[in-house]
Amino acid sequence: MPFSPGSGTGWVDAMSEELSERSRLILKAIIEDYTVTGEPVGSRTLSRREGINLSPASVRNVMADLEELGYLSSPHTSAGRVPTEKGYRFYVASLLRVRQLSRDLREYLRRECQLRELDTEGLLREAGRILSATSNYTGLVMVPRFTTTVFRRIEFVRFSETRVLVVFITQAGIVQHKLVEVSEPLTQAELDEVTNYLNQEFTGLSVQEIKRRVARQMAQERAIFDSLQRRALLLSSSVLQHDLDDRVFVEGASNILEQPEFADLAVMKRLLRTFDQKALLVELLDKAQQVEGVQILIGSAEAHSEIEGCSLVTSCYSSDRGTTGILGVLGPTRMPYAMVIPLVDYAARLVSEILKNESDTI
Amino acid sequence: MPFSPGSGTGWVDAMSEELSERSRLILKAIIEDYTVTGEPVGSRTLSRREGINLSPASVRNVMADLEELGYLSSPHTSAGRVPTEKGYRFYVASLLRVRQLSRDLREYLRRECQLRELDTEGLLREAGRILSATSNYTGLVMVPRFTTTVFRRIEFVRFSETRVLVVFITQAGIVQHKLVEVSEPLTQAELDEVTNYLNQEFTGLSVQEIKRRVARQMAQERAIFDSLQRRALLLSSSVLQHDLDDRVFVEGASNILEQPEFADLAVMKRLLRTFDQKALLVELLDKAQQVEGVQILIGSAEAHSEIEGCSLVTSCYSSDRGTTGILGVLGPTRMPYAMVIPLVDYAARLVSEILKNESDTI
DNA sequence: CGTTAGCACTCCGCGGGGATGAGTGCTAAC
DNA sequence: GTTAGCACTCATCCCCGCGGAGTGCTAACG
Repeated sequence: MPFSPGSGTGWVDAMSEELSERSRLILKAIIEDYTVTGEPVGSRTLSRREGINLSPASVRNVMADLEELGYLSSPHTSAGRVPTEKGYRFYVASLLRVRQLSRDLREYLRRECQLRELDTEGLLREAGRILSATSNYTGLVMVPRFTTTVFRRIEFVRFSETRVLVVFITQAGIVQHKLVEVSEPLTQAELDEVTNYLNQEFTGLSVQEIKRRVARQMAQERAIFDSLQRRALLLSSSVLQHDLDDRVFVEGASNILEQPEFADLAVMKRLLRTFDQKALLVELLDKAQQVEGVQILIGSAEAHSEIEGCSLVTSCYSSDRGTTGILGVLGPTRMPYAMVIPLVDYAARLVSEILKNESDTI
Repeated sequence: MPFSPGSGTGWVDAMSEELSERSRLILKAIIEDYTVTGEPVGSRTLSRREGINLSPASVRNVMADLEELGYLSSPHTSAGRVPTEKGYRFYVASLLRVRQLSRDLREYLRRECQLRELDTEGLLREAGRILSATSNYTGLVMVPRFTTTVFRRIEFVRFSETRVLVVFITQAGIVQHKLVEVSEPLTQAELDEVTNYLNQEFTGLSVQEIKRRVARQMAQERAIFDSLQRRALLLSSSVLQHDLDDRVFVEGASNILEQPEFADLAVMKRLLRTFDQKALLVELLDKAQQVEGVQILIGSAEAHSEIEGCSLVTSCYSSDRGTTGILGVLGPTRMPYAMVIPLVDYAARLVSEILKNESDTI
């Protein structure tokens, strides 16, 4: 379960700064306490804690140092300390030890995913739901990018004079569809021929490869009067022209409202608006998708004010060569990473495994 | 734009009780004032209002009567009056005069819907988004019930040894898909044969009709050894067995948070949880779907506590014989019905029209 | 008899002013 | 280096008193 160093603001990255053993201990304790209570942590509380044999005053000294270094902050003079984002990043990168998911939970997840007969889209949605229910935060799942998917089958259905419904099925079993306008009328019989031709020609190729091939053939055989082939090429190029939308499933949006840090109305609205629009989610997930393994984004106010106070834990899943999507959990930065990280990790592995198993290559 | 009398608690229904002209005037004024301000309305405010030439004291007398009858209530002794649900129902059933939608808005909606090349699902989603954006509340769209839809085309794609991906396209252009388990392995070639057979056999029938036919044939021809036909029947019956899920699009869930009446955290959570789960939405929409025309449900605490304080304005759309879905707006009971009702009405007509136009029968 | 002015009453919301208590930083002693 | 002690700072809570909006009632008016 490697944490890859991310790039850009907010992503957890290796830290150069070194802290003394004692400072690390105290920072860890503060974060773990704060994770549970959500309240600023005071020196008394800490000094009473198992494993810390220091008086409140000594603890205060350390805390003052940590605050100076930017790992902690205090909401006001007479409150305890709260971890900063920097503190969290350090914690996740250097202090956190994640355990494996309990056997029970692993088996539970596996059963949930396999229980129902689900097509791929159903499986992905279900994965999101499970992530959400298990973590009590919001589950996010992005279906694989269209261009990286491997083509399995295409179908054309005549819809009206000039409109054709294109159904595109990827190797992983994701069904996407789209209505395209055609310049010259086509009968269903002609469409069927086109369908056969394209299915023979392109099965097993990635969308990218198909695009290249279509372009090449169209250039090459401009003079060809085999109308079937010409039409097929025209149609498929107009299908591939615009990518089909990237799709994100957001499950359990209301879960996040339970978090006391989002009790503020304005914050809550901003968050839900983000869920509604999805554009930012796609952007974030996309960025995380470029890296393997579990990725952790700890909300940074500068970069993405919409999800201030939030963290995003993600991992990629894949079905076959090149085709990867991403799934994860969005919750408050004050999140039990030791639980969420292995959860997301396992979910991604599970989805990958199921996708690979259930679709043999044709 | 007829308002059909609904059945069951909460649905707007014809009212037997009669009110004096003056009472009606005052009730109307109170509701319209409250719709704008969201604050309890006092007698002074009303008496100063255009069209009411009564002193505050007289107004108070009428208000006391209306309160006695259950059309109004006062949050506490020294606040003004607020309409009750009963008050709203009476208002919608008897006092409200809806104007037509402005030409500008009509044209705007039409343009928005036709602007992009959208397949049916895209159109329905877009309709939801537009309803939400125009009303500033939450847009709901339910795709037509599976059993009432008319079959256009089916495709089978071999997915693994024992799994077949079924893609089902309705006359209206809605694509649904599903993975089914088969007992005996099938090659893609066999599946193609089955596909052809079924498409020839069933195009243009409703799912219900197909179900009946399949059942009849299976009973009749038990002894038939034409394996193609047998397999085709087996497959299609296992597809039709479980209805595909009813699907609801919820657009602009965050809009509803802007409403001051939902500023309360608990209320808000309950509402969003309802959006997440969708089951209740399906139930409500389903009930409204049984009636033609614009339907108005004014939130009733007894029947559906989850949407207490909310109203639902819906109307059915249809593409072809029998196939109807429903769309609408969910907002606070304090809602400008005079605007929302024609909006929903027009949206439903628009969607119906576009669906009918763009798909000729094959 | 309906309408209206006047008046006492009620109750919400707001702002001020302790009291409380948690937590800190500093200093000095161990 | 660690710790006890102490003064200090704020947020929170609660209480109180006030102003204002709005009511219901009563009595006077046309």
